[in-house]
Amino acid sequence: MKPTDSELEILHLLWELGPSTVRAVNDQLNTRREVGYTTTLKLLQIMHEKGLVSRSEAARTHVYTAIVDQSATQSALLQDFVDQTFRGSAMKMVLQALGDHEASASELDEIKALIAQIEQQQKP
Amino acid sequence: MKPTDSELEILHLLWELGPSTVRAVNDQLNTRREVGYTTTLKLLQIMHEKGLVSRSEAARTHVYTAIVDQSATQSALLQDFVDQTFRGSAMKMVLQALGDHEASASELDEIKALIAQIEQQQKP
DNA sequence: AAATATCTACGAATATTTTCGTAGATCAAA
DNA sequence: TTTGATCTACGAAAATATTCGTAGATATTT
Repeated sequence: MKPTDSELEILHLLWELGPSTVRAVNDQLNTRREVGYTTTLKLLQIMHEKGLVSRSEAARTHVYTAIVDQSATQSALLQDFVDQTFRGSAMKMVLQALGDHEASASELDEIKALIAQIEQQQKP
Repeated sequence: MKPTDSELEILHLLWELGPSTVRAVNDQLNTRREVGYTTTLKLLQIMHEKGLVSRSEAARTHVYTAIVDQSATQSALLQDFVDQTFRGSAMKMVLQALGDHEASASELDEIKALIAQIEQQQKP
């Protein structure tokens, strides 16, 4: 299931931190903005219901773990975003992104390599 | 101001159709999904308040026109999306998009040309 | 001219997401 | 062992977005 914005923010933390308690997630969140403890708790409970995270209830203090894959989640969200904002044209979006953002030489190299690889597959 | 999802859907129609009546927008929307006339009217009114569209009240039937630029709007939404979903890494997103989506040879050429242009600016 | 259709304005019902307060259980400290 | 801190569960308030119904004005048709 697709995460909401707040859920995605928490997923990023879990992807980065690995299995974490509510307290740990909430502390991390609070480095960015003020969020009540029970707010974070509730979100993690909802995410658990949705199957976005698993939780260990072995101890009183539960430990939550992201069980959706980062890349897969990002891909799904990207697909929706492209449909919604660029009417399905991923390449338009890519061009816009390349035009808007600073890209380092190495990043450009990486993109060129990927393009070369795609072209290789297209006409061999 | 940033459009919501529904507002964006309408903006796309206005960008495509040019100045349009509520009826015209609603008809177009209804080719995709069922939407009540007053729903579309209300949305256009809200968008007018927000400054996303202008309207001519010369005749009884008002005519709405998008006054936010398509590319600028897409860029702003893209920025938010990248921040939210790829933690600010536009290039990660580009790589993901290139990997996920089919790209025609001409599209890849276009991207390569843009990259070449960026590189030109980087080290002259 | 009367009946019908179309339009705007606007309040409010729905739906969704986010946030928090309170209660009760468990643990730690005094 | 009593007090205070921390935890979960859960309902519900708050915020936001979407949808629609109704009323009143104007136009169109019969």
